[in-house]
Amino acid sequence: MEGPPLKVIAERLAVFKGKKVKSASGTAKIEKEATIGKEVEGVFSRGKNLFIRFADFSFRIHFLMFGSYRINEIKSGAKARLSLAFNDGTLSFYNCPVSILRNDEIEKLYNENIDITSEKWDLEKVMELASKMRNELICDVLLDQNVFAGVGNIIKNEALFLAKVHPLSVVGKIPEEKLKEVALKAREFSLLFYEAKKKGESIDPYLKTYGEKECPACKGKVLRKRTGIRNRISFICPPCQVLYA
DNA sequence: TATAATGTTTGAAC
DNA sequence: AGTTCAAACATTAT
Repeated sequence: MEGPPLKVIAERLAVFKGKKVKSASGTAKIEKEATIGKEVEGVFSRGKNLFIRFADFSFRIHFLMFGSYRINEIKSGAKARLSLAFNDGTLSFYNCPVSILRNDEIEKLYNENIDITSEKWDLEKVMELASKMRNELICDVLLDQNVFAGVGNIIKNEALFLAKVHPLSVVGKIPEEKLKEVALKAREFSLLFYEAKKKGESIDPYLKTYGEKECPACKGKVLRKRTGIRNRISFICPPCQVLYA
């Protein structure tokens, strides 16, 4: 799950703020019991991570590809990784790694300035980090959670298409202004993604290249190819996307 | 029925 | 000893 839809989930789960944990269960091998009797002080996302914050530590939950949650409901045929019971409801998470982190560690590890969904997202900071990765491919840097936190394969592909940059471009060969445009398009599409999900809409109608066979600009055939160190699918329109190599 | 896909972490192998 | 890479995890649509 990419950052924007996760942020929408975090905002929905904020209804649990102020509630005290009555009991905690689940298959995650962590000290769940430490939260019993404690009050949820906040629910928020940073990149692709979801946090349920207590006074001095938080649950960190990552949905990966297939994570899900339920409120006041049990998902049939699945054991919850983490289930929190409150006086007036329950919250359960499935198919997701859950860990516990001290709150000061979270601030150290997950900087809001690079979170593509954050109000505090900072283009200058992102450019500084991205520019350092001169020898890497742009398709890899966009998926690097320490540079573009919350960007996943959908946002990666859409940003590159919107900026007209080929995914196999080498970062150091991309003109600075162009690199900035890639970052800004990733940001722009992420906000669109967020707004769509917030309204309960699918992102599909907004996709220009992800999953498409035909380029909406030149009507040419979109190439589908695994790229980069993570070997993720890239959708490429060679005539429209410039290869800086 | 097999495959692929909105991913990350871990630990074996080199 | 540092780096690389496959495995593990697990759901659902096609």
